[in-house]
Amino acid sequence: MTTYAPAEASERTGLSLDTLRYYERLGLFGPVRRTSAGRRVYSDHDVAWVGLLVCLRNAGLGISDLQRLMGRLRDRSGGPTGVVELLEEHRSRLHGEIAKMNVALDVLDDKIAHYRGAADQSKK
Amino acid sequence: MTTYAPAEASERTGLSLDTLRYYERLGLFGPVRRTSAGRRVYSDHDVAWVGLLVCLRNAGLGISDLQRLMGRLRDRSGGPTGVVELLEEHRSRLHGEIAKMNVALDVLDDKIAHYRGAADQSKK
DNA sequence: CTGCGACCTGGAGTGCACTCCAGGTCAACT
DNA sequence: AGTTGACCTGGAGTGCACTCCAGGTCGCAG
Repeated sequence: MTTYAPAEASERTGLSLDTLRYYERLGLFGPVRRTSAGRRVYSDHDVAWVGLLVCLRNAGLGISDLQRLMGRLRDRSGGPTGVVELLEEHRSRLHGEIAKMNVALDVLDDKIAHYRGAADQSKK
Repeated sequence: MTTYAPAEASERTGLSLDTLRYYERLGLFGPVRRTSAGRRVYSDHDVAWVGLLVCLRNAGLGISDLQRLMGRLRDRSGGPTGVVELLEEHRSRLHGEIAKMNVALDVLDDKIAHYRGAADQSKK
């Protein structure tokens, strides 16, 4: 199993060292292994998981959402049922967000057409 | 031309009175008319414009983006060329955001399938 | 053995977008 | 005339998600 020094993990995930440590403190990903001297050693599993976190954050989920998700994953009392529900909930929320964005896009298109067309007139 | 008291403008735009005043202070929309006593009187033009602002904010544009847009609209030295460009730039950025979201959606779908399928096993 | 650079910690600081507050004004109702 | 409620102002406070910092440790190159 490949492992990564902090700098390399940072590079691969696109997060700063600080943010990586911050996420870890918040419990967003597993206890990272350490060398005897206390330096972090990230596994590729860690890196992959952080990749997912970044993805979800890009998708607009907040830190607390991710924490809840981790909570569900950790204490899987009664199987991972809760996890699926949580993910699906976010999935539909995401669809909502995309819909909103598309509305905004349409409005933008309208405005662009308006300004391109009626270039110099004052008001209608 | 219809006009609105602050409370009504708030209701119609979905923004709080505070936020409305905040946006006005930042110059995101025109100088609002006042009564002799200093109370604001919003025109329907104001309300419509704020609607657009809300839309763009929903779409992920920051306050500074909106300020730049207003700047372009106000001093139209050389026509509204800058405005169109700015809107189109944001349009393509929006497309990018939507793409990102779709990626996140796909990843989510994968995870959902994974957790629904391999419900109880430890690791692969 | 001395530097150097990468890393560690806890805690303070930052930027954004609001949101709240105290203290005051005004118009209308009773 | 007094009370109420919507509104005003400038400025302070909030929550989020980082980001920076001081002061310290470790391992290796020269």
